[in-house]
Amino acid sequence: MQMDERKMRILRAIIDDYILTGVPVGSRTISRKYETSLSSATIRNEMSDLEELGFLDQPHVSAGRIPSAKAYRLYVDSMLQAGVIPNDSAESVLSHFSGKIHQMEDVIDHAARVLSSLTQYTAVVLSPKGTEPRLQTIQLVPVSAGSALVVIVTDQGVIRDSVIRISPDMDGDTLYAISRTLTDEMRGCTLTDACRKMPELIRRMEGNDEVLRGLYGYFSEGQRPRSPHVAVGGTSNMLSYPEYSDMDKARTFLSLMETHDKLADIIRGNGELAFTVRIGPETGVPEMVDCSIVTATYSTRGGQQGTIGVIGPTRMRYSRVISILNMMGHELTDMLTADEDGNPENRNERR
Amino acid sequence: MQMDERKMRILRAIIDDYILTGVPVGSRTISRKYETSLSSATIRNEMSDLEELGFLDQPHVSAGRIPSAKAYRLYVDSMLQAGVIPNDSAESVLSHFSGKIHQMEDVIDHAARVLSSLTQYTAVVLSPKGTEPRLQTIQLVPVSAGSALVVIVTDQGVIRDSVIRISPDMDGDTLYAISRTLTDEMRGCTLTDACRKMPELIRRMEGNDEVLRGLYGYFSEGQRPRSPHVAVGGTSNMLSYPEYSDMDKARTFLSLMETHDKLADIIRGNGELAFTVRIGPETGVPEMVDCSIVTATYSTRGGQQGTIGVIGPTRMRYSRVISILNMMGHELTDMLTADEDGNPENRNERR
DNA sequence: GGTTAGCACTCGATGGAGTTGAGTGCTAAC
DNA sequence: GTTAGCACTCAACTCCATCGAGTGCTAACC
Repeated sequence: MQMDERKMRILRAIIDDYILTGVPVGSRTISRKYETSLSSATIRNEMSDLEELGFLDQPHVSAGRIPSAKAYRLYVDSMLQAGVIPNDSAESVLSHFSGKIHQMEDVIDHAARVLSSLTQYTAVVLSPKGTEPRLQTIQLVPVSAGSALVVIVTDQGVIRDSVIRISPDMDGDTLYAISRTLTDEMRGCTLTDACRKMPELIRRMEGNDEVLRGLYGYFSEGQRPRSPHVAVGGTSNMLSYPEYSDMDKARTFLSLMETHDKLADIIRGNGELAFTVRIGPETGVPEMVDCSIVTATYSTRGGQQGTIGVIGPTRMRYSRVISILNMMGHELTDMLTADEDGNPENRNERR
Repeated sequence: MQMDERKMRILRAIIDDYILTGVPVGSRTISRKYETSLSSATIRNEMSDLEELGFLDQPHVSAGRIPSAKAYRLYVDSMLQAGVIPNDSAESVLSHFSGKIHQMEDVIDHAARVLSSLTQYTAVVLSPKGTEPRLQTIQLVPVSAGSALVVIVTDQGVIRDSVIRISPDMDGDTLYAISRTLTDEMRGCTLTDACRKMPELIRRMEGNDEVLRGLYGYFSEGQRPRSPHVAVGGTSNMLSYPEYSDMDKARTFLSLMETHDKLADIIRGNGELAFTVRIGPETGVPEMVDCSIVTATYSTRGGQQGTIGVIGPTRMRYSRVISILNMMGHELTDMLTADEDGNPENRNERR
């Protein structure tokens, strides 16, 4: 048996209807609402074929059919191929980002909130994670007698700051002098390099042992990868869908959304593809067999890639979600690669 | 009719049992499990009295009784008065904070997670919000040609950082010179003062207009109060309790937990009392009539007050929650008032 | 050969009747 | 004041009949 054009049309109608209603769809529904030229009996025969081909499942013998993961896969693939990415809510995305926000974490949190409210699903936004940054400037700023703030600027603009202990009789000028020497020595190094160079520097700059040792500890601590910032929005949206009317499922889902580390791994998924749609079992997470995950990436000035994703039931409104994610990704990229006046450096053409 | 000692004992038994089981308790249960010397009939009479006094409610005539908000109030008050704050999980609280964490936001997120996992309820932690900070050091750190990072140290140790635009031909030394002058001029000012002083400074330090104007905008932006950081943990815990088996209620609750601004207001509540227990209607939030909120405060080195809170069903295990919050508050205070080596400046005596 | 009408059949959902059992209130006796 | 006993209430549960959406199959139709 083969997939023909009519089967395809009927399958698409079934998926559309199921996405809309969430109820198993019967042959009569299709015959009335979609393929008015065919009778329910014909549709029934076709549906029976589609079931045999593995595109439809039947919860019970006397219920309608529901699309299988394989059907969604086909649906999404053909949709992507055709490039039918509607742009209905473009202004909406833009308008949500009108206020200027600058801090990275704020941007991420905000994005998650906007994304969830636009899609009505759960949104996850991951902060960028790139190659190991290289030091550009190191500066010590006096905080109080006996402590100083370490400010490290890297080529990726990522700034780590932490307070270290110093001798109480060091003044701002001394700290600045040390900062200059450090910057000259370390510019272009990665944190790993910096750690390696440190012992020698400590020998050379004797008298400032305390500060340098503090920095040393700081560098080595900074080496191990920091878990990226994860923002989740609209977890409660998920409860609106009947597939989560089961309390146990809902609880499992919610607690997964709370363990950010695991969630980050799931969303990041396999590699850093610009665009992925994972349907049901494809997510690889047992708890999410009846969820789909759509992700896109955005990038920052330093070329690091961040991820934005939407988690919804497998009967997700894929086209809408993909379109919104697409725009959102562009919007974030624009915002984060823009210079400080807000002029984008290389604005992506949109649509 | 009066409240006597026996009525009190029975009421306490009812509350204890209801907190444990969540099922309306009947006279026989009390007679068997708690007041073995009295028959169920006697208990029945007493319960009838307690209902008349407003301490008990009856869902239907043929069901057991459940404690009213008034009963919980009495229960909590008498418990607090007696000072019965068990210390059962002290080590547990401590052990969760063994790893050193320094960044304020990390501490807060971590605290929310620990608090929720210890109590099995939903935990909310608010970052401190204090008096207007006073400037201590202002320093400009070169980031790239044309931009610099502003680092501002205040007496509260709160460090705001943001990137401003500068003339591309300014080098590190020039920036340092400007930083010194600024620090000398501004030390001790609030942000409001700083804004006021700015125009005059711009006149005096001509040639550096661009930098100063950037700073000006930055100061005035920083003036308006930033919404405090809110960390929520264990929202899914709430779904384990039968009072939230109703999906609609659950959804309302969850979406409230997601709107951090509103949540912060609720948790912060009325004033900055060291300790509050709000039961059901006392929360003042219609959505939370069958929740209770217990909050405590912690403080940072700058004397600012942050809030930690636990939200649970009205039949919350108050004594346990109060004890955990108490310890947690102390622990946070210790950690945040400690100097950089981890030695507390003025360690609170514990228990 | 594809399409359609018709019909028997399946099975979850809905709703009413009956039963159970936990719990109460009341009364009379201790 | 306490208790035993009893009638009464009412949510929860089970059982059962009914309903209806939907299927599969067959025979007729174009």
